[in-house]
Amino acid sequence: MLQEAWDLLVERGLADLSLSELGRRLETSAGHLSYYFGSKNGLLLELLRWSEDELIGQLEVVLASQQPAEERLRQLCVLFFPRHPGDPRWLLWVELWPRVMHEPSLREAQRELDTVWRDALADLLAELTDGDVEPLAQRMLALLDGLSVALLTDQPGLTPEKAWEHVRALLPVR
Amino acid sequence: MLQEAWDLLVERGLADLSLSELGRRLETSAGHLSYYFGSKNGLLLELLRWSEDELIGQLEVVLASQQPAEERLRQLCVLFFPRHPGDPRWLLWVELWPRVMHEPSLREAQRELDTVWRDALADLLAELTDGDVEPLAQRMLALLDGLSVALLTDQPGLTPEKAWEHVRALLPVR
DNA sequence: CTCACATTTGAATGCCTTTCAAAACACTGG
DNA sequence: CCAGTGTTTTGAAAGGCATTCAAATGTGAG
Repeated sequence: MLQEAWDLLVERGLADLSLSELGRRLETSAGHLSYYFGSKNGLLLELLRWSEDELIGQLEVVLASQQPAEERLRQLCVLFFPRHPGDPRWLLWVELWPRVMHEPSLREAQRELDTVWRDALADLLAELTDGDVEPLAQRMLALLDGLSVALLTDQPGLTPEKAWEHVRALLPVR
Repeated sequence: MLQEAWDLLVERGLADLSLSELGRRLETSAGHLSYYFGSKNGLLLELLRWSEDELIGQLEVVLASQQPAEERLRQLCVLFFPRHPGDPRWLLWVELWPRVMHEPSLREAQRELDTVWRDALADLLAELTDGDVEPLAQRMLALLDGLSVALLTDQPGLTPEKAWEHVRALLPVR
C-alpha cells in the first residue's frame, strides 16, 4: 500500500498523490484509505516514516563500519541529502513542515526523526572534536536541512560535493 | 488586497487561505481572484514578494548603518529569521518550496530573493574575513534556512539567540 | 460615440477529503 | 455449527476547493 503510494509519488509528483488517485490504483475506495490512514496527513506521515526507516537502517550500517569517522560522516550526508532535485523523501518533509505547528502527531514524528540524525551526528562529532558536541550537532543538522532544501530545489551552483564541503567546514581544524 | 490576504493568513493560517475565502472577505468572487493572480500559486508568490520587499527595505537600512560589521550581520539574522513559530512569511516559503521544481515563475522568484540575501551576506563577510567570500555566503545562507525552519516549527532547545550563536560560529576566528 | 479591449460576475465543472450508513467480513464463546 | 460482536470495506453524499467560461460591465482612444 505504501509502496504503491510511493510509486505514485515518484511517477506523478506530490500534486497527484491523492487518496482518490491512490484508491483508483489500489482498486479500493478513497473512503477506505481515509479510514485506514486517519487522514491524508496520516498517509503522508506513514510514507515519511516508511522511507525514513529504510534510510535509518542504512545509516546504522554506515555508522558501524570501520571507516574513519570523517568518512562515516560523509556517508551520513550522502544518505541524508536528497538524491536528486525533487527527491520524494524531501518533498514529503517540506510538505509536512508547514503542518507541524498544528498537528501534534507531526510534531512528534519530526522530533523523533530529527533526534535520530542529531544523535548520529553527535556520536560522530565526539570522535572528531574535543569540545561540547551537542551545539555543533544541532548546528550541523540545521546546515544539512538548509543544504538539502537547496539541493531539492536544484539551486544553481550547488552540488552534493560542494554541500559536503560545507559540512566539512564546520569541523574544527585539528 | 494583499493586505487582506496577509491578515487572513495571520488570523486563520495557511489552510484557510483560499481564493474562495479571500473572495468572501473582499466581497468579490473567487473567479476574479483567479483571473487576477493567475492562480493560487500566483497569490502566494505575490504575498511572499510583498512581505519580502518590506523586509529588504529594512535590510538596506541595517546594511547602511554605521554599526560594526558583526552587529549588522546579527541584525540581518534578526530580520531573516521567523519572528515566532508559525511566522507567516516562513510559512509561505515552506509552502512554495515543494512547488519550485514545477513552476518556473517560482524558481525565478526563489533565485531572485535568495540572491538578495546572499549578496548582502557576501558584502558583510567581505568585511569580516579575508578568504573567498562566496562559498561562505552560500554556506551561511543554507544554515540560515535550516535554522529558520527549526525556529518556524518551534524545535525545542532552539532560540533566536542560540541561532545567532550558530551563525557566528561560521565566522573565522580573527 | 463607437469600437476594441480589459475587468468582473456568477454559474458550471471537476477535483478533492472526510463522513456515514449499510454491507461484508472475521472471530469468539457457546 | 451458530449467534453475536466488533472491525473493515463499500459506495454514496456532503461540502469545499481552484479553475474555466460565457456573458455583462466597464474603460479609454480615436
